[in-house]
Amino acid sequence: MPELPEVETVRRGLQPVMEGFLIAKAEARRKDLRFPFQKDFVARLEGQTVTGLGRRAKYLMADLGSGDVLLMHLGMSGSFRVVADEGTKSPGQFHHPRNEDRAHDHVVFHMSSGASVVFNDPRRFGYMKIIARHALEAEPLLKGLGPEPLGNEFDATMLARACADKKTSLKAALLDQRVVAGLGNIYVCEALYRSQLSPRRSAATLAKKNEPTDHAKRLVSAIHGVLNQAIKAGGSSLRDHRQTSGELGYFQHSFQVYDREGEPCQTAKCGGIVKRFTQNGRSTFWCPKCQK
DNA sequence: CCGCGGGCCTGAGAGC
DNA sequence: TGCTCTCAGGCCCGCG
Repeated sequence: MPELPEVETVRRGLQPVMEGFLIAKAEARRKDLRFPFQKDFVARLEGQTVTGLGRRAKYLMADLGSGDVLLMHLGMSGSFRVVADEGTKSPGQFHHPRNEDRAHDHVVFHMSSGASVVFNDPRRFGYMKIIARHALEAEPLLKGLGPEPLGNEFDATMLARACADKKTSLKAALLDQRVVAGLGNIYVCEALYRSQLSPRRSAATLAKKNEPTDHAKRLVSAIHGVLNQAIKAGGSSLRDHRQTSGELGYFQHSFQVYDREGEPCQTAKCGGIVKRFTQNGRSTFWCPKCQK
């Protein structure tokens, strides 16, 4: 589920109840999520102050007073919710049927702020791992990640360079977290549509004689635009994503191609129809008439 | 090294 | 109603 805008929305929701507070008690209610929890997982959290809550690509990273960092990934169906006190319903939970299914509440952080932070993940593709801060650079989960799409180093020159030697489609290149880190299926489809580039186009066509093409520049601004708008909207809620308050994100109403197979293309005078096909095992939505 | 397809899980929705 | 099948915001792994 969660791509960069959803993870960033979650980060902003958790920050006020976690940052500067102590994890009074932590619960891991099963032995594993996607991977087994580390044996000392709970012990390394309890009693620690969360000194900062950051994000890298689709990972949340909680800095702890001990010098450890708690790395959290939401997988496909993970969500966090903040409750005033575990067991007490907070406003917003009532219209959150998926999260009322407590069977999938796998991790709970009871904060000294009085809030509890509950991680729910039906499919259990999510995971958490504690790493010493000095070992972050060597951490395999983070090691190959490309630049942040909203960071300073991500621009047309960098993107074109990263794609220049690729043998794959532009769609696949943008989903490759080594090229740029944080995009997923929705925002790649939307950014390609907005830049009028075909998902089938060879990734290498973003560079010409080692220089970024106009296509690359258009694509970078489309990526910036769609991510910023989606963050403003609290992300996209299709099935699982919720803001930590339980409220829905609403960027799904602004999708122009994703999940809109058969609908008319929204580009003025295009007259095309949104199509869908499978690329590398994932659905691609696009307008064949205006994306070239 | 790279790119691709399979697999990991549960649940929703469609079709019969 | 209930079964079976497909599909889903991701990513690791093994294969060629």
